[in-house]
Amino acid sequence: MTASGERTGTDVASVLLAWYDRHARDLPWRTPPGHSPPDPDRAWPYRVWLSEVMLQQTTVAAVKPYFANFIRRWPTVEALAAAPEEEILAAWAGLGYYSRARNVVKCARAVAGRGGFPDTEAGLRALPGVGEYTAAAIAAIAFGQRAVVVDANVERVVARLFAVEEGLPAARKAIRAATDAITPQARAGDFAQAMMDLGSTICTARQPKCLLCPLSPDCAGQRTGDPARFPIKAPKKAKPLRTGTAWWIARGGEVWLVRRPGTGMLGGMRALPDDGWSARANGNGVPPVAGQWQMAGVVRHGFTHFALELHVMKLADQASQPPPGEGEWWPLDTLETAGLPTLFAKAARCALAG
DNA sequence: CAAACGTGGCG
DNA sequence: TCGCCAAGTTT
Repeated sequence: MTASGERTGTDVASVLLAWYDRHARDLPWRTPPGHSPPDPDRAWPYRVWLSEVMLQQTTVAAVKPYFANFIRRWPTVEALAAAPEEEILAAWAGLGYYSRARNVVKCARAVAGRGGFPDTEAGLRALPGVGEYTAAAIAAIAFGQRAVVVDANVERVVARLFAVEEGLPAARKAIRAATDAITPQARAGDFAQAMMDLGSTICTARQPKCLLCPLSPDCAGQRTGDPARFPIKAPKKAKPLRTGTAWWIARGGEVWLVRRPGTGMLGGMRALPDDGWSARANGNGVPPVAGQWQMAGVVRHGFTHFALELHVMKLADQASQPPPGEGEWWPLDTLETAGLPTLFAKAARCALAG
């Protein structure tokens, strides 16, 4: 304690770690509090890296089944590196932000090629899909190093703890410095996970549970009487609405699927043919083959920066021949395994129902 | 620095 | 129903 009665940064870390020792969430990619991964165990950096990438902008609940499936199918980074990209993208289908999956492939191959994960923050940061947050998290959690880990949870906890009045994203620099000041030398990995657990269970975005918070006595935001006001954020822009069309072309228990271009929306993913709504503001509505098209239904889907109304059209009769361009006939009874992103999975459901 | 980039859950 | 939000990175 200082003379004024407030805890120092070191004390905040002690209090938080003591809380974490009792309340740490039990997660499949995590070692128990106080237990660093066994050093020569080369499987652990792989698990930490994979979970961290899956968790980028994605909830724990959504990640769990994907993480389990990946670890079952590809227990090591070498196994993942040896897998065809197509299979990895298909296994990622539904998790979103597919550039992550493409980077997972590149990263696994780079890591296998160099004989293991780099064990420095700078080395990790150089890997595809590993940014500032993820590099710090792996360095701290998998390699036991002191690193300053700042994700949206930490940002929120720190903004409240110090009642940061500056708005995001400008406040990031100050928040990072404040996080640095309270990050301990020892157990930095546990400290980071403790901050994230606190943010996800107690110091939540809406209706924080300050009565349960171990940092409540130290929290300037709590003292203002309205901790939920932090962090200060700029209002969001309204999202535009786009329209487009997807084409359901079937023949004898199979449907025609394409692979999307390697960059941009749903890049590299298997999909139904469409009219280019993702490249233009709206689709051009022109079917890839002539025939009697009928409306199967409309799918509404919200993306990060626009909403889409996708019209699903199907041929009245069986297709007589494949449409022009690359593609494949996919058996309807194994459509689940095609790895369609959620938008096209919805469209397929629509076509099969209508 | 702003924009692109998915999806599901919750109030 | 709808806006907000989540263990961000890349361009």
